[in-house]
Amino acid sequence: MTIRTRIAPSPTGYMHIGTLRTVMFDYFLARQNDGQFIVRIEDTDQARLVDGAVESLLATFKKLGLDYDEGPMLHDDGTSVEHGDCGPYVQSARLGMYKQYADQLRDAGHAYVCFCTAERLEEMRTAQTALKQTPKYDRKCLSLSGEEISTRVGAGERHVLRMKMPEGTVAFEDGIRGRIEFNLADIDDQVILKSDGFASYHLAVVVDDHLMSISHVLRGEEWISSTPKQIVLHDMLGWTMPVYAHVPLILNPDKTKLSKRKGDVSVESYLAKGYLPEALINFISTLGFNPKSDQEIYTRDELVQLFDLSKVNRSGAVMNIDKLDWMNHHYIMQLTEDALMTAVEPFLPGVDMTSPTVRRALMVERDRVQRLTEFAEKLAPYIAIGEYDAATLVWKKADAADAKAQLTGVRDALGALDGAFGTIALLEAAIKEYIGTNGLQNGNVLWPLRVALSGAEKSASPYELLWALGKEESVARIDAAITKLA
RNA sequence: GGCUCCAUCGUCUAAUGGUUAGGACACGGGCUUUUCAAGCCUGUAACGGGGGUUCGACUCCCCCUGGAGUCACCA
Repeated sequence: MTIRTRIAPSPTGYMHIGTLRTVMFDYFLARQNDGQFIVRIEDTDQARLVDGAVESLLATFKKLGLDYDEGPMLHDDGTSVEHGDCGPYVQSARLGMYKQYADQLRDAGHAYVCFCTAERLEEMRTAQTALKQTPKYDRKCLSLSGEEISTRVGAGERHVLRMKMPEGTVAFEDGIRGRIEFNLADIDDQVILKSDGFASYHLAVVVDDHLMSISHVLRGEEWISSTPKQIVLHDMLGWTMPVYAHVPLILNPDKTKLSKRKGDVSVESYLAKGYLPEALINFISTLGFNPKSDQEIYTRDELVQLFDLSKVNRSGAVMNIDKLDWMNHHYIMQLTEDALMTAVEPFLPGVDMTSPTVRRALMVERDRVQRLTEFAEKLAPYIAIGEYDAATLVWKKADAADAKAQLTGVRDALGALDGAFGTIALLEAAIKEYIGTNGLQNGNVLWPLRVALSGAEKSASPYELLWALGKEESVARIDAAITKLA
């Protein structure tokens, strides 16, 4: 069997972090089996349409470097063009198909026209809830005669099409959870065609999954209870259903379903906060999935090899942001110099990325950074040293006179050095030698030197600072410090 | 409330009948050290409860408890 997976987000203008995880699982499954990964846009809710949302969604796939085989793809000019033989891949362009199957269901007696108004339905539900009953359509319109229906429809009365839920039970083998069974008596007669002519999610998804030959439907756990509705629809249409696998929820720290209100839910916001795509993908892919080893860092290819639906956990997972930070730091340290520059550039508007000092400073400071956004602050003292108190220059075990003497001494020593500025190690060796020959303690020299170069109580080491700043600027800063102490 | 899913350190997880219940993040201590990080070493910390099955249960079954999801002309 060819594996064909699909992700079908509704275009709300951003990609939910939970969607990203499902995307990754779909991606792993498809790539591992030489199958196809399809992106389909589910925009049947006209009320929730957001301008440019599809493009922004597709742009996120691009930013993450996630390729898919079929679906609308973003071009450089900002427009999207569909690829694949099962199009269109946007549901609002497939209305005719849904209508055709809706008619088929109605003709076969599997669906019926309903004229009930929103008001009546609401009253009915309120009454049922008051009686502690499960809200469910009372099938008032099921008994309407054929003539009455055509008369009222002919008169233009607003109506929907509901599927007539059969009796009995329905069960399916969840790819992650195993067998799940439902009693159809508990399930409402779902609206499959809305009064605006659009198909509801249930019909659209069943038709699309069938027509697009989807073999595996991975989606969030919140969809479990709607699965029987779709299975019944598949049966009514005489189609075989795909494998359904319900992925556990991503949770807020209080264990409820991750919500906007309690934290960041969009992939874009994580990217904007300075998380690297690789880190985010590694983190989210191993949340609820573990290849059964102690390894924490996985490349995308490793995950493609190791992914196994049956090893996906069944319980929800709280996002451990501290761990994401740790992982992001790891990936930042892993970057080549050029890759680091490219990654941080968007976070450093107005900074000259070709400046040797900037490049070196970024290589030095990456050690102290967990998110890309933190670089701006770390970089500032390299570009221009801030105001600082002369007292800061004095090491706790020494005095101002000593600080001045040592700064003067190192400055002179530095004056003789040229080649040493090539690497941090050479600078360290030179400074250490100076300290050694003069019989000094490290702190006597290193503390004032570091403060003179950084202007701060806390900073990178003086060797790193010297290397990043270069000889000329370093000497200038030391001279300025000496003047301060005068 | 009905239906459904779930249940190992604070969090993410490993263990698929026999382990001193392992790892990671976070936290504590130590080493290194001019400061801050990083790094290295190390410590605290978990099987929700009760019944079974079994020579033996974190692992299998049942019940309870707890948590979550879902019950729309939203997906």
